[in-house]
Amino acid sequence: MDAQYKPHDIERDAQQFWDTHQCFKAVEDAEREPFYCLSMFPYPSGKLHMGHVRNYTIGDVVSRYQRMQGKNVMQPMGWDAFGMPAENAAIQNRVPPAKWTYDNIAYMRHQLKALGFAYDWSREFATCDSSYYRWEQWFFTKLVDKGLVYKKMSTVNWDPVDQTVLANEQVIEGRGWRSGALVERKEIPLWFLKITDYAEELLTDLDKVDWPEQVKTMQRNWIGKSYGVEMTFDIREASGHALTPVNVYTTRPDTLMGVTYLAVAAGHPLAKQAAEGNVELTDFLEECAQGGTSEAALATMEKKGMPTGHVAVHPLTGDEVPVYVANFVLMEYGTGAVMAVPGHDQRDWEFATQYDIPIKAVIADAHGQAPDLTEGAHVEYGTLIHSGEFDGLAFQAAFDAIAARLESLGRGEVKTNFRLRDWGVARQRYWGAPIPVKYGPEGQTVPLTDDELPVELPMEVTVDATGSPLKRMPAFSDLGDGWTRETDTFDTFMESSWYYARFCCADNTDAMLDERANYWLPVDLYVGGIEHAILHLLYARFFHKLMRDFGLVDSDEPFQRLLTQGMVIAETYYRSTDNGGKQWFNPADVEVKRDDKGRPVSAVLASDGQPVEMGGIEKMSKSKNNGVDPQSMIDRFGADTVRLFMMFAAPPEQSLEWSDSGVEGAHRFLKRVWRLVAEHLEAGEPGNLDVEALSEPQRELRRKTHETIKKAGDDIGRRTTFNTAIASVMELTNALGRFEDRSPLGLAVAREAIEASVLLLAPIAPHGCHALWKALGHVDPVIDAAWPRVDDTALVRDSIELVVQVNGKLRAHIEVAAQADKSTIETEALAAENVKRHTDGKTIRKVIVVPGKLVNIVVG
RNA sequence: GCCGGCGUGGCGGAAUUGGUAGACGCAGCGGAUUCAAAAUCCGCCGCUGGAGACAGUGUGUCGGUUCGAGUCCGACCGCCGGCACCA
Repeated sequence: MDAQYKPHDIERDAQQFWDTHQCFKAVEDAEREPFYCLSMFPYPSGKLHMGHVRNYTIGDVVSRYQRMQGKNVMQPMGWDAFGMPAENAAIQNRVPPAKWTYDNIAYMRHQLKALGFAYDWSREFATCDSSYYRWEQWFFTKLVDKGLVYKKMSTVNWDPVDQTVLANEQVIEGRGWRSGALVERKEIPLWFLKITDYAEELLTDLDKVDWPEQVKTMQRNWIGKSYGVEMTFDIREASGHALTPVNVYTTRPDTLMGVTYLAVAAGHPLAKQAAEGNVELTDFLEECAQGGTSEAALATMEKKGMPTGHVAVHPLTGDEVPVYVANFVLMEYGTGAVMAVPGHDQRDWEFATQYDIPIKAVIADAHGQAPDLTEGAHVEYGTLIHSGEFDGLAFQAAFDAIAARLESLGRGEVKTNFRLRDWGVARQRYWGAPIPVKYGPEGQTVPLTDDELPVELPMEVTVDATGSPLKRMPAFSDLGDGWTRETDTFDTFMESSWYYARFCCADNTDAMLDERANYWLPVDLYVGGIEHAILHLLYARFFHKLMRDFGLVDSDEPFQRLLTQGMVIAETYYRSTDNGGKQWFNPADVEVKRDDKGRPVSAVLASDGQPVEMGGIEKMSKSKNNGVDPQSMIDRFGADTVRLFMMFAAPPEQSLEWSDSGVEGAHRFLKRVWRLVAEHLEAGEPGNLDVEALSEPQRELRRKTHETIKKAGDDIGRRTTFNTAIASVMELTNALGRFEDRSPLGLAVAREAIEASVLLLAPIAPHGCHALWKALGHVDPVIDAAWPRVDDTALVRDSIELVVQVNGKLRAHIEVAAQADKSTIETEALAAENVKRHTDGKTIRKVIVVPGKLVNIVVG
């Protein structure tokens, strides 16, 4: 073999081999256990970024590992191709979104291939292919038939200058990102899917999947099941004239006697009614209609309100309390009205304090006293006070008693509520899948029939900042005879909610899915960014259940195991510009100066030698210009080095800091492994591995080999901590480097260690290991080799080292026979020189022996 | 604001079930090799004191539980992700 490690030749040869032999084409085989490994497919934004490289390397390592475990592995790849950036690029560069998207796909596919990922490319598709989205349209019409789809008024961000709907991302501090105009909230009719029908199952089925606990917790909280009471307050004008009663929902009916006002949303019918002829209130409602619609924007804005002049009648006491309009109550959430208990809810307390509304204590503090409400609300549960007949009851008893009373009066009922809201799937955009509905001359709304599908998106369009061109294309929207087509398109979450299933049978032109889906599904391991923990993963779970209830799949959940990977981050560098802005420089163009400890102290721009500021370590992004192009790294070091560095620098779930010298270290390691194999092959033929005849150093290396197989296998297979797996192989190769025994038996032990190293690294650095495996004389490729097995007899030790602590402080190390009993260990521990020094003249109160680990001597 | 995380040497990280803090790598320092350099190999490397043996100290801050805490509990600080039209 070539003594030089030449990654580019090696990688080209290995990729050619895999390609020619179609090694990664997945074929359904009922006799073999399937393993479906899926990484979240990319949005084709232009080039791969390091986050993609990390994501796909993790998926590839697991795929190749599972293949070596004998599984029938399927690892597909495709493109989440609809979305806003294509429209933005179209506005900027006058390129049709379709051309921009497909060009990007071609480039990124080439990059993925250069990284050597074991994908079955025959299953590839882009979600903007009509052969894909046609089935989504078809399925939507079936959901309409089942009553799982409806249309209702909903609030969107409206840019009054560009006359277009804005995404939340396009609203910057309450203004449109392009026009700078103050964004208004506007109500328009939109299509919704009834995800709330599945709220209970989406909650309980979380118990069935092997996901990180924090992701499950986030989903549980998002679904937000609560028990409470929905009740009715009668409403009167100041004149005493009765108006339509208002419903409110509360999880704290125990605080009902502490209600001192009601607050309704600006969009509530009562607010609109009250504003008639009230200029001040009308102005306020208009003010409330400004700003973004995101929950973060609503929750952080200044809380404001105004009295309607109406009063609400307390359902139990008959007392009258004022009704306010408040900007933080939204029509979309619950009933659009809330009962306020400022004594026991912090937000209500702040509002009441601001507007001089009475604050009433009705829950006692921990000492049974009326709580001090001068500094804030008392929100803990407790015994009721100042609540008449309910005084003295604890939370649950009070909840039940008050709910029963309301029920008997016909004023309320116990209700389970979900925070989860139905899924608005309509977008007023061009680059998406058309919603397959038409409208008739008499106002009919009709889903398209099977023979009217697919509705193809016109590809030749001019996109500008003023909204979807579909709305200005009669050729698309006008169906004749007074019939028009829906011009809204689907939320792109629709496409990403079922692509994993379509990969199982992407070539089927007659059906959305077929029986092959049930062979592969559920996905055994799904890898992707933690930022998708709620929305994408929840919608996909919902869609899976919809498909199940339609008989398309027979599993309950789409993704059995989930691995959420962290971000890729890097140092940022900038110079302040004259206009107060910042100019960001790419780390590749900056030279960092360090002090004698190696700490970075300053940096200069390579091109002009002038200083730049260090802006801290942040997520790689275009805006901060701190992205490292994977392509330049592949060109310099080869794909294996990039893959190895990505897997070694941090465990997959943590953020990963890019480091040029770390990449060089990874490259050094690969060169070192290459050289070890070359030198080993030079040294001659190994003899028989006679384990009975081993010398002590030979036994030691063999123990290290099998300890490494055990550790690396567990790290990759169970823990998915690839960084520690690599570290353990590095330890083994370090031991191999020190092992200079060239006898036939010594070479046999070295051969076992070398083959183990190559096999353990094969999923991570597959190209180099492909070549090394061949050089070691194997005919079959390393991708088809079996994962190495641990020989437990090789792990046995005669003696072990224990540490001895005195009062928990480390004082000595002792060597004892592996089978030594407790009293022998105690005697040895007490006899150690340094231990005696710390125990002399003191009373030994206790000796704790942790087998195989340590001895702790407690003295007083 | 709400929900979920994270915080360990100069740096990335390791410590898997409460049991030796700092594996492995990077950077740095010293040495070998070389005409020289690169590459490679060997050694040192948390902080303070000490020639050393060793001692003290140390996992964001403060407090607690325990024979023993990076790990468990409470409070706080800082940073990150999500918040329903970014994907």
